[in-house]
Amino acid sequence: MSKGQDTKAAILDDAVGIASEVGFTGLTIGQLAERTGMSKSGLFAHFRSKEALQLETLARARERLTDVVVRPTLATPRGVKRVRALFDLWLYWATEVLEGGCIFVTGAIEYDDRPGPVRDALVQGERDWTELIVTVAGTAVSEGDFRADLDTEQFAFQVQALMYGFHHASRLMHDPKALERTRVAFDQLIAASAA
Amino acid sequence: MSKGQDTKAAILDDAVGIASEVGFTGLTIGQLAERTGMSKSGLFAHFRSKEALQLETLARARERLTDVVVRPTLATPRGVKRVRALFDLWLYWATEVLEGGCIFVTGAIEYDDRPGPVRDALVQGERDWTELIVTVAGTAVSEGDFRADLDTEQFAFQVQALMYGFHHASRLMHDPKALERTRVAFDQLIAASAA
DNA sequence: CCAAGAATCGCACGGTCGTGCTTTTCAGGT
DNA sequence: ACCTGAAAAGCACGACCGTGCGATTCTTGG
Repeated sequence: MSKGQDTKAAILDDAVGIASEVGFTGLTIGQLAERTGMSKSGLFAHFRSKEALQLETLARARERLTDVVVRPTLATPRGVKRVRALFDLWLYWATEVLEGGCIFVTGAIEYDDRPGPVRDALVQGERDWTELIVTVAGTAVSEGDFRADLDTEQFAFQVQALMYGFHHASRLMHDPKALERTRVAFDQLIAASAA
Repeated sequence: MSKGQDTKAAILDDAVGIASEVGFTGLTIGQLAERTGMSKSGLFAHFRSKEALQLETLARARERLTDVVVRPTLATPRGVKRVRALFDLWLYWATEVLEGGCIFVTGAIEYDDRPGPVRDALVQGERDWTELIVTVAGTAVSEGDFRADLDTEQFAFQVQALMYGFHHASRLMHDPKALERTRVAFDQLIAASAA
């Protein structure tokens, strides 16, 4: 990897961290430059606009999610085990990986009323994410762990709701019971879906 | 009401609308002045700082929530009916009242990593909100609609998760099934809590 | 080791931000 | 109808924003 691509990658890693805390709008070029120890213009030259920076930051975050959550999930045995793995790995991702919690939760709220390419990318990413949950739940159906007539999309919706609920209880409220409550609700959902 | 308090109230109503769309940070004095047809300095004189504006906007939003959701809820008969009323009224609040959806969802995410008075106020408001759900669920217990051993705080947690899930599916994803999915999950939660 | 090109910096721009100060306009009581 | 105090506007400030450009410093292939 050339020097340029190297520093660009480092910049993006920092950008993901910042954006998870203050959002993609709050991610400012000046602050990012300060954090990486570069000049504003030197940094800016890597991206041709702020929007491009936001888009690339988003893409980098997706890569990280894939590494930390998606691939490990798909390496577990099909069925309810994989469903649990997905959930547990996401909880790990949302608490331990980034300084500001799940960056997609932040981004989703930030851009729900702001049309444009960043929003579009966010939506596409969320679509993929939902699809992953649906697919993984599908393996639990076909393995006989879940009811054959389970509405996997409804299941995915409820799992996502729990993710948001956890983010809220843990990040804003600092509720020490957030994790426990989330797990109880998740187990209840699993039980209600079981064959 | 004097002229000053009158226009201040009007400003705050506009501010609540803007903040629900772009957040409390995105709520800028210049844009707010333009929207209300005032000069920046004329508007600013009503608040002595941006933070005060944010705080008062938050308080105004709470008042609106009380008018639209809390009071009507408490006017319904105790029990599961009231639980359903609370949920339905919130759905109405989150879809029909403000241009940008529930302002507290936006604010909660925005300030989960930003310490300060605004965050503190947000947290206090959310505490009250959770307590309301717990209390209302308590009436369903004491009326015999819900199991006597129901963990009402767990119930409240799951209801809030659904609210966040709905906000996400409806606002960002524009999922036409968002409402239906939310209702299905809510009914399931009610059923699991029934006596 | 040197030249070519990539990477980075210094500096400046127009714009908007939050915030003050001074002045002008307006509303309400007498 | 006037006086007074409140309300709003005008204007300016320093800071930071995203963005360009020209100069400088590094990396790297030959």
